Amino acid sequence: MLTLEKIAQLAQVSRSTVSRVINDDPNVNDKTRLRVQQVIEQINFQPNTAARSLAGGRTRILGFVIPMGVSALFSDPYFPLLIQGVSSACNTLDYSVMLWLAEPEYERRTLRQVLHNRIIDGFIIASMIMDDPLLKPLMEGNLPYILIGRHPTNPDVSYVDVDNQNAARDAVSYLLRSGYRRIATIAGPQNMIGGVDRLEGYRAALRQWNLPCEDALIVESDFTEDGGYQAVQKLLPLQPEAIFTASDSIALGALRAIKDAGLSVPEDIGLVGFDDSSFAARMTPPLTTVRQPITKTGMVAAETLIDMIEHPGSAPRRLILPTELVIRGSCSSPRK
Amino acid sequence: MLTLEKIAQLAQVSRSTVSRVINDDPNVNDKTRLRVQQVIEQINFQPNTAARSLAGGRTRILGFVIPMGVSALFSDPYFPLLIQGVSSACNTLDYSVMLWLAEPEYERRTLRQVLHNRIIDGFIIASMIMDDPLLKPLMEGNLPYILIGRHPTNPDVSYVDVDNQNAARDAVSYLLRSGYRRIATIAGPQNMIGGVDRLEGYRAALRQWNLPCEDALIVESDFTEDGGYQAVQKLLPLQPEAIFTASDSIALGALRAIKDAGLSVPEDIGLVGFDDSSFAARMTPPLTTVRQPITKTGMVAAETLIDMIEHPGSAPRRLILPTELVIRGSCSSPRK
DNA sequence: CTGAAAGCGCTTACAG
DNA sequence: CTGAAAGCGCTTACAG
Repeated sequence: MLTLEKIAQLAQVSRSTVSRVINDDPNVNDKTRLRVQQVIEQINFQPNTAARSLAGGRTRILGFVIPMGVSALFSDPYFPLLIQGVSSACNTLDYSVMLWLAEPEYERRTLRQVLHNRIIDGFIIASMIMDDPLLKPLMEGNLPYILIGRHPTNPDVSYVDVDNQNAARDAVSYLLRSGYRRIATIAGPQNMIGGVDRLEGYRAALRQWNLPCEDALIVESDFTEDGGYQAVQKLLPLQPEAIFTASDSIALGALRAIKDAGLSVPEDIGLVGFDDSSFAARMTPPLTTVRQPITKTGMVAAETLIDMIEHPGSAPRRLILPTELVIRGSCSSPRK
Repeated sequence: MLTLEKIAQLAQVSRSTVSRVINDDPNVNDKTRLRVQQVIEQINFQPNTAARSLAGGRTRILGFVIPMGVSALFSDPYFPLLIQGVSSACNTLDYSVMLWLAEPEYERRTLRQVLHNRIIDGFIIASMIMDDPLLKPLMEGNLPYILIGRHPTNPDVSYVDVDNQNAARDAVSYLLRSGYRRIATIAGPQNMIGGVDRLEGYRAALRQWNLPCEDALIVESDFTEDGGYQAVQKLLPLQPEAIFTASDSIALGALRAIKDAGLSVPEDIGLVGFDDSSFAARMTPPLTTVRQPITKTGMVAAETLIDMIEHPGSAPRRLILPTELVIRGSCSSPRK
């Protein structure tokens, strides 16, 4: 087993100096630094994480917490992409990722692992249910953290998000400009901020056009295909001209339900999704949808958290990544 | 910060005794044990992982390594389910999960983190590319590990797998019994053992029926929908009566391609998948497919690895989980 | 069955 | 700029 001591010996310096070199302490003579670095490189030395953690309190490990109260968690391509982004940023910055799929029945265990084991330097919370019982204690710990998706009320909480509200408003506005009037929405879960914001965007668009907002035309669903399918059953009797859905998975189920009812898209009903998942362009017809940069969101969350860890006491970070409306064949084009 | 010392003080024993209680050492008087446990419970004490690791060499953390040479990694529902299984077992057994999506360009970094940082007690390797450069050094380290998917040559390597070969053979046999003769296959990647085994199963079925095995009817593809779509382009000119695909994602793409060519399933071409993914039953027509227990595979891998960690030197584990052919509408029924 | 003590491999004031 | 030394919070022979 290689240790600092060994390197020190080979480089003819003390353990302290080797440690300084490893931790980029400026107080090292350039020649000395070079010599030590060469030895380290040569025998491919890696300092022991546990020891560093014990002595210095840092581990270069990030926690990634996914509350599993959400059902659709892994049927949707969202989370895999998010994880990929987090992992990729960590690779670049030489951090590692600890993953907690936090099942409600293991809440205490998760809390103690995340907060009290001193094994991570900070954590990312993904897709938080707004009233998730895990949230409060996690936020009250004294570890740096960042949310994926803004916090509904507390402005001191750092987050990365997209502008769900405006993105949804623009998508619905596009439907309105295309001539659709009786527009329904299959909203996402209203205990998730993304779901709330997208619904609010839908409402904003109708307001902007001075159109009434019928409650019956709003159906809540989880982010799944089945949810979309069932929601359409409720909407069809109301004869909507178009449907804005809160995710592509929902849109997929909606499309199937519409077809099963003998109707077609976009001739009978216009359809718009959210995400621009890989399958959106391959649907028949291809889905008009809001593209959001999911992998990028994960990367930015990790990068920002690491920056927060390395600059303690800095102001809360609030980052909004851009979205883009991708026009495809699932709704007709704007008319004059 | 709570420490052993604090507990010792409150329970009127030494640090050593508290440590023994925590680690289930039998050499503790029952009354003493109870007293210590009560104190621990009462103030919700959690031992410091880094310190335990340093002193004792154990962390109760498992590594989960996913080599990212595979393209389709996260478009397929396979991995999310696998992760869920691993995570769930770890929750139950009070372990944590460290995740490495091992990008090839960070191979050295991954190796040193997994093998040399002493941060994990063992690791699971998922979906290994058979000649992945990561594999050899990982296996040569001295940490316990287990593969998801058997090792093609080394019988000393522990693994969890399904019997891909027999499952595929049974699926193709079902097509044969249904009257199909000219059967093609869209095989998975031939640098992954699962892809190889499923193709071998296809061949075995044809042999069993004394049918020739035409190379042209075998098209290799990655486990993606697009791969399936493209593979069908090559197969259609050869007019196969049925296609056995190595995954449901492939089957999804194949179905789309068949429909785009103006043909229908099962009337013109029979189709069988592999996985029984959540979408298989919802396809039009519903997909006949081999169901494999993906989440269970992850759970068993984690449980087995933990058992290996806790019983060093035990014999290699080779676990085969059962599959099941799920008959749906994508191929016609057996004829007399 | 229990405790005193050494030691795991680092980091970091402290002194020079 | 550098080194000697204390200390991070545990585990585990060792002695009794």
